[in-house]
Amino acid sequence: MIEGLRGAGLKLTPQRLAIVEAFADDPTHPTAQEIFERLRRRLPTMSFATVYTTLDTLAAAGLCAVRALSPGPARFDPNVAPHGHAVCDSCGALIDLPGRAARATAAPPAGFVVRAVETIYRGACARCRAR
Amino acid sequence: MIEGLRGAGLKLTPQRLAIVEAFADDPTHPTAQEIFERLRRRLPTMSFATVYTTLDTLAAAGLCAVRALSPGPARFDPNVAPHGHAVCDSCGALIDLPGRAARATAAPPAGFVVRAVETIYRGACARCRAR
DNA sequence: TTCTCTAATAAGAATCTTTCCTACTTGCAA
DNA sequence: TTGCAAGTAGGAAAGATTCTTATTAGAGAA
Repeated sequence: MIEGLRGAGLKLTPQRLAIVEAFADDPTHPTAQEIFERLRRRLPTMSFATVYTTLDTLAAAGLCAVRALSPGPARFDPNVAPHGHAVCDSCGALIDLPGRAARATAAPPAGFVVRAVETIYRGACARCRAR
Repeated sequence: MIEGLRGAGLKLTPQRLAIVEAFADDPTHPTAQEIFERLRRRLPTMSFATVYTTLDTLAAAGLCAVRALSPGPARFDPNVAPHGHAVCDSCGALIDLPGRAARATAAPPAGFVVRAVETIYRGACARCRAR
């Protein structure tokens, strides 16, 4: 993702490097709040707005994806390859589905140009079922 | 949906009837704000909070669905049958896909109990492409 | 029909999420 | 090293949703 920043003509700042490092290998799809809290220890002057703008910048450069699949805060996904998600109805957890999770069988609405097809499984995650 | 209210043991109030009437046959998936504005004319004393609580009540009773598939306000769907959606990247518009839009081909994550499978087409709606 | 109980509503405050604004700072090309 | 455009901090603002509390009113009981 760091090479991606450079390739997109974006400056490598300590804040950006820290944010990238904080979630580039994280499969849990953290929220901006969660990322911010991870960073406070190392960069106590970091502003919450910087987390948002940086994540938006990464998303605009195609280096991460914003996932808004359930009510509540958006979640950020370092995996920009097309893939589906399982979404927990009660806690909102987002879990990756491997590969192409479904084969589309319906025609899109008239005039709609499809950029990507996603599959979502809705239900209860293991942790919520345990309670 | 009105019979559904009665069947769920919920009181039939003018506010609830108006809200149901305002979007029961609406395929455009309005936001709470949009529903509120439609109702202001007829019920000028209606509170915005009432729109939210009523829609939540309907959703809890299984009489409508809350769709949060893109950033921005949640959209409300009178169609609770399983179906997919086309989501416009630029305006957030939600368009129903007919029938079962896809066949799931991936196993869910370990411990995850699937309640429903949804397909989402992401792209550009006709109106946004025209501009 | 009237009464009564309980659920529902209005109105605004509070909370949460996200974006905006502005002055200050800094990465990096020259 | 310097200069400037891009980036950041911090707080304010905007937008979305939920909560609080006093009041109102549906609907079953009498």
